[in-house]
Amino acid sequence: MATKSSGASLVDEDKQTITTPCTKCPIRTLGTFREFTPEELAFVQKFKVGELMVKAGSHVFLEGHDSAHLFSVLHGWVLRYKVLESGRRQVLNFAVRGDFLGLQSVIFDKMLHSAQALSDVRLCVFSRERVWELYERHAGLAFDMTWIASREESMIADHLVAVGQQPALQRIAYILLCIFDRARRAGMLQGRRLNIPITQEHIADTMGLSVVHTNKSIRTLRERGLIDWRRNTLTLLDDVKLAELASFTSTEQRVRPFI
Amino acid sequence: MATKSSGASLVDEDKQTITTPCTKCPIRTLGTFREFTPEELAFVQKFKVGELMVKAGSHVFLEGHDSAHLFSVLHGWVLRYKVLESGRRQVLNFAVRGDFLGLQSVIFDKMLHSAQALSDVRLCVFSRERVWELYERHAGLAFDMTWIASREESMIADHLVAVGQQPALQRIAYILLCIFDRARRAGMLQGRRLNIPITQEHIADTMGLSVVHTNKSIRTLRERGLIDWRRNTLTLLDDVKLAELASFTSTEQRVRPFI
DNA sequence: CGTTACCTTGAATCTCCTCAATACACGTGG
DNA sequence: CCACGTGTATTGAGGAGATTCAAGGTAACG
Repeated sequence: MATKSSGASLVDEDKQTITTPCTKCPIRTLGTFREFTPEELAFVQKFKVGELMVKAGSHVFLEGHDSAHLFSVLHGWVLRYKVLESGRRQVLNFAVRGDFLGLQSVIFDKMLHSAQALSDVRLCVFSRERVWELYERHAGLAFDMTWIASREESMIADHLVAVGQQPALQRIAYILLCIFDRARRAGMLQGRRLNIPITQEHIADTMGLSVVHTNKSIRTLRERGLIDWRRNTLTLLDDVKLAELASFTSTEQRVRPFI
Repeated sequence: MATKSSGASLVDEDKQTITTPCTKCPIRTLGTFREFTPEELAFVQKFKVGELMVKAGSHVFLEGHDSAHLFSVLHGWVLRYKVLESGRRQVLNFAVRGDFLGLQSVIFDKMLHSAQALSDVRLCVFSRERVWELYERHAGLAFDMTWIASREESMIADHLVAVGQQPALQRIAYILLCIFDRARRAGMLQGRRLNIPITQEHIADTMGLSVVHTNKSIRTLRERGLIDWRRNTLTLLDDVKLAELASFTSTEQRVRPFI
């Protein structure tokens, strides 16, 4: 099955860990989600099929395939991307704890992009079959689904603006701030330091640049004392100057409650 | 009010024309929408506030403002775009008959992009206040809202791939095919010829290129006999070669029923 | 008949890309 | 413990592709 690449396993089936009940869902404590009504919470619990572990490098789903499930990220980093016939890859964005994956499969029957685990990832798995029930019985959750889709659109639109209209240095500044912003919301930030499984090649493929030029731009940012990036640790040294450079506006304001 | 720039007027208020009843909505005959149930049709009729005429060059709504209404395009071309502090503009896409505008205002309370009429435009206007009723009482329409948002996301993602990963000539080929594709679905195509109010500058701002280089790329496409573009008439001379160049896959398959 | 908006073309320049070589960290097996 | 392979980061050099500047050209409009 497309959703079960090598490295993926349903945790509750394997009895490796106990599936978290939705009432104690760790991502609901992030403070970025709205409160569910008891009825909604009960439904979400039914909606949830289990949890899925995906090893770093494995895929959650592939472009062109249908996915039997919907996912939300409980832990780890996931890469959403598309590939061209030429072999070139465009990264759409990086999903972290609290982000939703696979909504497109509900809408279009098949995924229009791929999702790959960058680190070991833990996912919450929802039943695609029950989606209709969600729309029929829980207007609030139905609205949340639209909210998720609309937020994804606005994020990708922001990327398009950066890629289409900004020179390399500004693009890099923009995407790094994006990553910091998402990590902050997901509670993955340790002060100004962030541990990421993201490579410079990922950044290059996100912003439509070559690896070489990406590397040189990052070096410039480092030399200017705006960031530091060694091994897997990215440090934000001057958020003001970086934001100034990127003309970046946080998506924080767009954070609204959902599953 | 932000939604009423100069040039905009509510047709039914002005008694200039009779507002079309939803039962006889012209865009429902396009063959690309699903059938409504009688209940849905009755609700949509209530949901519809009236019709709005917007003169070429005027705005439907502006980035940063809230919009009291939702719109669907009945006639004409609408440009969706964002601007940077630097003054540079990124066009998100071109909306035609059947396309929905302003969904973001429901989700985020304010628009994250602007919408400008490229030609004289006729819009169907919906009540933002009734959206909640839509979600509570009409699961099918609620699903359609998610569908609309998700389709917009996938379209913008496709643009991002083209802008991020393709050289100029391929980008131009891609966007022209996109425009033809949308025009075809909207029934605006006369054989292989299409009348568009789009300028080369619009194309440039869509694909992240300068006007000069856009012009040269278009000339190349013309010299190769793939297209012709004179005055406001764009002609598709060799769709196969153009699609080959753009590695374009039609979004036709993604067309599903909605308001 | 002048103004405006858009298209066209050439020339100089610069950003970014490709190629190529090296460096470094890490894991693996001998 | 070291040799080796792999994946990632780094750096230099040369060139392609896109940008900017600048100057016309054409059609539409009042």
